[in-house]
Amino acid sequence: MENYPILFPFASTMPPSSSFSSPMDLHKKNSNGFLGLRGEIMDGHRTSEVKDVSSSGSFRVGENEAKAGKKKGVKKIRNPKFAFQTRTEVDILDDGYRWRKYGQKAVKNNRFPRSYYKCTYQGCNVKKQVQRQSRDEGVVVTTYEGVHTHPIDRPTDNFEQILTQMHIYPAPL
DNA sequence: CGCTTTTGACCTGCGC
DNA sequence: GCGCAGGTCAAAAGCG
Repeated sequence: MENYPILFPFASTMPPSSSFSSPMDLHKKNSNGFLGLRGEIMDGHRTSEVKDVSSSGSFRVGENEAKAGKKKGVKKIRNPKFAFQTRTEVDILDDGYRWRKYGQKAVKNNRFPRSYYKCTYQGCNVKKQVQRQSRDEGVVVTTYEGVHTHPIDRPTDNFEQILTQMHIYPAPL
């Protein structure tokens, strides 16, 4: 698999379409804008594109349905998921939340491994994974899964601006 | 001392 | 049914 359903070379002329009923709304409720993302512009983060990825085709914009079922009920559906590319030198984008790395996997077609992070806030099951493009090491793809239901750990400011510049897609997947 | 990172193993889903 | 790829967990180590 080399096709990244979340990546797009260029946003180009993407009709904004007022159908912004995507996970964006969920994030909005956070009054923080997106997921309340925030961060420090290290060396000039440039958001390229954003794409909403609500699981595989059939999904549900519900919440964490995937319980802590370990051996029995297999998680079927995921949480609202969306990803975006960021032009940065660093892999870690400080969005203001506290993440704990819980895994790292090497991905096919990618020289760089993918890192898995989980929000450490109690009760917050938001996950995110960061992956670097082997084609463009300057591009980092961050995928968020779930919605934060708690305030940010740090003050936000400019990251929100970046989010504003991002292009959200209605999730064609 | 507590928390985060690291790394390998294990599990599940999907494709062939 | 088997193999591959992706995703998660867990134990140990390192750092602040």
